Amino acid sequence: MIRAYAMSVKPERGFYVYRDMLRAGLRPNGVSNSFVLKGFVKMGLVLCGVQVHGRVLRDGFCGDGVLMTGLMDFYSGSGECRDACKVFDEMCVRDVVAWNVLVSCYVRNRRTRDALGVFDRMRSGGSGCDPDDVTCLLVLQACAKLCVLDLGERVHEYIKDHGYSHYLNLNNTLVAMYSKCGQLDKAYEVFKEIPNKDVVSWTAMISGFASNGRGREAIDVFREMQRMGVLPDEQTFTALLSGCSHAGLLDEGRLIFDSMQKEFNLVPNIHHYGCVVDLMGRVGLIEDAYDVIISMKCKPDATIWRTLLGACKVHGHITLGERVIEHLIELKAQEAGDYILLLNIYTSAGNWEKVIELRKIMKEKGIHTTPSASTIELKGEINEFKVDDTTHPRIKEVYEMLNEIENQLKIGGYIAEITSDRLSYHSEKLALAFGVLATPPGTKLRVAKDLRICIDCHNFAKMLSGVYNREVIIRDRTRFHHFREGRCSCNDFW
DNA sequence: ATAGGGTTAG
Repeated sequence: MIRAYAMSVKPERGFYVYRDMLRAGLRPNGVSNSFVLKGFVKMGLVLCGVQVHGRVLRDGFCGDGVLMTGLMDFYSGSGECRDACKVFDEMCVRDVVAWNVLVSCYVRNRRTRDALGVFDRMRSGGSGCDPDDVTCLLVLQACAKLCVLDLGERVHEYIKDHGYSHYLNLNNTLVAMYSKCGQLDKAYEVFKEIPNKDVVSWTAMISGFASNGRGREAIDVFREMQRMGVLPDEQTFTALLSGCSHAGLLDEGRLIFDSMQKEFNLVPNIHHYGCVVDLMGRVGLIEDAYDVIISMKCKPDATIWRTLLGACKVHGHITLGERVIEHLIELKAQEAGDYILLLNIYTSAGNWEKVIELRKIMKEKGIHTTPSASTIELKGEINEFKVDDTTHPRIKEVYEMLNEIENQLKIGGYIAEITSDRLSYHSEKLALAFGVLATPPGTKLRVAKDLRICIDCHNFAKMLSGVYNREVIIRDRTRFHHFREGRCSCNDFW
């Protein structure tokens, strides 16, 4: 009964049955506890889960590994990472599933860096079990998120050595991992060898090309997919449309958006619309993009307005920018970055009165910018830098190197552009300076950043790639930038 | 009875 409710749309009823069971003097066993927990996660009933935890301990089920693992997953799904870890630590016997739930917990709860370590912890013995296919899959997701190619490659080797090579879900994840680490060739190599590619495989590859700015190839893969008779789904179109927008393929994007509705009978969701708005905004069809948002059947969210605001910035469209801010305020979703963007629109238009007025408003509202962070991986070590970082152990050398690089770049014609209301050292500049400092000349630099790269840092990286003859790959929040010989593969800034 | 594939505009 509890099981039936847990799987249904009314999992809380499972709790009532569970409660009645207790009142009737029956002791729930591990199985009923597991099911009732699953229902709580779905409902977000954290306190109910905690009550079950208490009962589990009282009834002496703490030696039940399956139940404790279920409890871990319950805490993990409720966002209580620390409690999940506590249960894990208190377990006397941990099987591979318990370890996997731990990794899954880290990945789901933004502790991706902790997830990376688990693979080696399991392998170094003492854990009592070896990573299995699920461990590999989860760790690969973590590698993809953090752009840690080194470990991703080791997991790939492990997969080959342990006879998992034919697992479709692992291959699909490998394609995504290599794509997200900027290794498109490797991704394609894996993709090519998959015997029975399904919609997920194709979507992973399309997305790989898309996020690396190779929209045409993304479309080619999509055509090939259709020739092979695999039906695309909503996610395929999200990937495809984002590819069109990153590559500025307006006509292609429009055709695809049309065909997904007419040919494939799919209803566009907010992501699809978002890509179309981005695409139109990028090529300067700002008013059209606005009309798209207004005509949407679903309610516009803050992100889609922000996409349009970004386009207003690029094309210096003041009046529409102000209108967009109004929409964001109406949604009570305006953030520091939005005001900065509007500020930049005023600044580049030379509208100083508005600049002063907006600065005043921002001060009154107590708006601060949130610092972002960049990471660079060297020999398996992950080095993290924040804006104006002071915490990295080699920070003094980094600033010295950064100064030297800036002097070198100035000779080459680099002019620092002020993009926010104060001049600061963005985290990606620090990460790049550290990379130049800590690696031999000519080594490729791979940086991951949590926000979007600004035009100044973009210019900086572009120049650096030429002057220092270094290939630079920066993965920002939305896409990849491959810098080589003073150029970038993207057309975000022009 | 417990873990697990691709996507998500700025």
